Amino acid sequence: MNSNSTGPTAGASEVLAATTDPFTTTDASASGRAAERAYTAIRQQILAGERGGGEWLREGELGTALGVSRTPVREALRRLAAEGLVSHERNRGVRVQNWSAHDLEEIFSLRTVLEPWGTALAAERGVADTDLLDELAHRMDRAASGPVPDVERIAPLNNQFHRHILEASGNARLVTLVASVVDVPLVSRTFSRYGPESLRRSVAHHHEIVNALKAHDPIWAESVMRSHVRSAWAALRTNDGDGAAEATSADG
Amino acid sequence: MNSNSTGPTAGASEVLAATTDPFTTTDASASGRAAERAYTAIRQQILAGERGGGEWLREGELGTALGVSRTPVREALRRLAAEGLVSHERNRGVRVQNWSAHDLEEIFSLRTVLEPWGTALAAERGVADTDLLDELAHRMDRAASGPVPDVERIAPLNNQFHRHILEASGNARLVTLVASVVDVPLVSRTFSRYGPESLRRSVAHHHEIVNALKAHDPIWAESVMRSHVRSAWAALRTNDGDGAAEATSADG
DNA sequence: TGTCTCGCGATTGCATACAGTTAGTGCTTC
DNA sequence: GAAGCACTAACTGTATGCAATCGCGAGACA
Repeated sequence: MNSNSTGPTAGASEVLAATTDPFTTTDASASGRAAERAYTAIRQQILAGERGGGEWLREGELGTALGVSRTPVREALRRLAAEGLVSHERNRGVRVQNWSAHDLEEIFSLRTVLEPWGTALAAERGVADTDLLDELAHRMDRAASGPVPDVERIAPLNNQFHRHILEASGNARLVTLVASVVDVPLVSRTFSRYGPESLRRSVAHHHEIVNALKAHDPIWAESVMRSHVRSAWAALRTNDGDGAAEATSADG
Repeated sequence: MNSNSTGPTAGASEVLAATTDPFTTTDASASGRAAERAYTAIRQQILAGERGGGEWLREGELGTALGVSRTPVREALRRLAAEGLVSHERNRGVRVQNWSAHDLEEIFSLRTVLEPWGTALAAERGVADTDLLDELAHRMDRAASGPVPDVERIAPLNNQFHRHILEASGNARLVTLVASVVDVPLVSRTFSRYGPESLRRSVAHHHEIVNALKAHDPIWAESVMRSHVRSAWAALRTNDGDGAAEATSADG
């Protein structure tokens, strides 16, 4: 699942964990903690689309599948509910959240506001690791330049790219807030809906953002990031058209 | 301390809970739900400052105090941890989060971005209940115009005011996000720092916001709200009351 | 006297048993 | 045959018991 094909730099699994899992603080401790394991596993199933929208998540079933009791499963489900990935109905259970076109609108509206702002802050402060961002942008280049773009490899790189910029804004809450709205199945696999043209433009944006950060130009950085987010939104809408309304994570 | 959750300030806490808690749906159903009661009670204690920063919250102790077992207490603590009110240390317990000036800066920076934006959206859509907002603003008038301003009464009104505007923006996630960052003790317990003059100025802001909403003028509405938030922030930083009474309890 | 180690108390993490609630199903009755 | 009702099964909510872990202090040894 985790593409281990990366070179001598940071391990791919580490990148993936850091980018897709903003709430878990520990990385390797998941082996011994039942609640942590349950959380990671269920979350992964939802984000991967293995659990369709509206599907009931039974505590007992999940527990036996994971080899733990209901208690840690309950804890995991409550965490997922707090993140908005599942909805909890009293005395009835937990079901995977459904995502509609309106949800996408809410999410990208917020990103249009928050991410450019955070990028401007990062450009002002000038503490972003532009070498790392350059490296990430180039790796996305390579992943996108092949005959068939490797979206599975681009996604975690893109996550890390955006996350690092927000972290460089100096506002830790901003990172959490954006992560909480972005970590949904439809957004997680934005790149799978990109056409080749959109994909190339997206990766080009990354390079321009890095340049703006290097220039310590907050207005430039903010503008590019805003274009970046809006173009992603447009790509999602055009690719899926009006049919996005019922496009839950169940598409595969 | 009090096994009975309702105390002499039951009325105020009820309003506060209703306005600051985006997750609880009903109020009367709490009687039969131990986890909900535990969550509300512990949260209230933290926001009221009865639990100091860094203080350990023991599951057993809280359970006996509330007349429930550890299980619902654990669930409540996990919810509070997800909201950031407490921090959870593995195998050691849960302690109340500490808040610094930097936290305050992060919060008000985010509010400066998010609340004006939501207000502009609300002005565009024009679905805000301006009658209700007028009513709330006038009630805040009366509560602030007395010889000694009743900040305890203004707080929930202010919460409802801000929350309703954000709800009228049409972006449900915006409401949740703002509530999640604003619901902290540091913001909640800053009443006493504001003099009567500041309170009246803040109330004046409210009236102007309502007027901008009535006029369906998003730019006006956004501007006033931004001034509103910024003045509150300035007042908090200077700590001499020359701002507004904005920084009341958590608005949502 | 200082430091290291072992053991104990306290607390959390997890499992399991029990109670309460909900939805569905089949029977009864009109 | 249809509608209403009671019963049942499944699942969640809560309580409790047990194991694992951590911190701290007492005691031993240098």
